[in-house]
Amino acid sequence: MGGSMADLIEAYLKELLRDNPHGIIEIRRRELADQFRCVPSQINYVLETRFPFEKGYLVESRRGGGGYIRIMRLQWRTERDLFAEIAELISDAISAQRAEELLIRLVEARILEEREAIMLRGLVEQSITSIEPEMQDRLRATLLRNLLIVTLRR
Amino acid sequence: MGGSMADLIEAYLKELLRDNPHGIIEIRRRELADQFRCVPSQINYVLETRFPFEKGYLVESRRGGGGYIRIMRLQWRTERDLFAEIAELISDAISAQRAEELLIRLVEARILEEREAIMLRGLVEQSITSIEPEMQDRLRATLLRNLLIVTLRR
DNA sequence: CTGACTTTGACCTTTCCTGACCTTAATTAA
DNA sequence: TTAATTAAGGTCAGGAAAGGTCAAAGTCAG
Repeated sequence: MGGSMADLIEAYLKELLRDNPHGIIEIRRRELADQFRCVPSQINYVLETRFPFEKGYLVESRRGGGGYIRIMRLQWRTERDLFAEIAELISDAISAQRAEELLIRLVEARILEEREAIMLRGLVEQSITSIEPEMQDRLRATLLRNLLIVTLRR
Repeated sequence: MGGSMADLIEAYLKELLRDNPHGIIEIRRRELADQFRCVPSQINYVLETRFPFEKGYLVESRRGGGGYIRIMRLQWRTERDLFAEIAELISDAISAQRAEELLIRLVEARILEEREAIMLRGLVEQSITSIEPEMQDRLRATLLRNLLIVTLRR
């Protein structure tokens, strides 16, 4: 928490996020960079290091004229490090059994509805059946992670 | 929505389409261009990027005096049409963009719920990114097909 | 001094906007 | 009835306007 440029930009963006009732903001990379007198790629650095999924944020963007960067704060943070924990549990591969356990936990924690969990399980297992077995755990992890990202968003 | 001119024109046309019970509208290119203070070819750009067949639109036009541009939103008439077209659109490989377009279309056609679409969209947009690039389009096709089968069977 | 974090800049990709030039259809003049 | 004119819309390439990536250089606590 020094006075580094990255810290300043981070603080500024988080203030904007707090001020926005939906926890969603849109910025122009170039503008923000000018505002802080830094190079545009510095903004990317801040986004990567301060607003990653594990910390409860989603970032999407569009290039070209009228481009933008949209930062969303994920809600449902009943547990402070919920997202970090999910990310850690899933990592880059996860067995069917561990995935099942995770889903049960999420339901018990009332983070997922029962039928949402059922749907997620069905989607994931169905999707990976035709994939080579060696790939399945990795694909399951990717699928589950992304499903959870989008499900827990907003 | 960046508020680029293309976005504005797109929104305007889609509103017209929604207001029209048959999902068919006719415009004058020159007129529309004047209305938005842009060059006429900008209209073509919007039509190509926002209303292509893959996204469920048909555009036809006529030159010369009394010329026009007609935009139609396509609808699936039967379930058979739906699955046939899904199968065709997906085939054994599908790009991220095509997949996204298909999902948007399914939502617009009210075949998928918004919540379901969000979940599936998360998959097709992001899940594949950690897989080797050469495999992505094929894997995406497999995934999407299975996901849709599971989801649409209810 | 070293390793982690930060900052910068060169180069890349995507998306958008414009203008010059082309094609087609309807209308009018000969 | 033709031929010329006028009134549409179509194409394409180039430039501009974003944002993305990556690696090298800088900084700083320990």
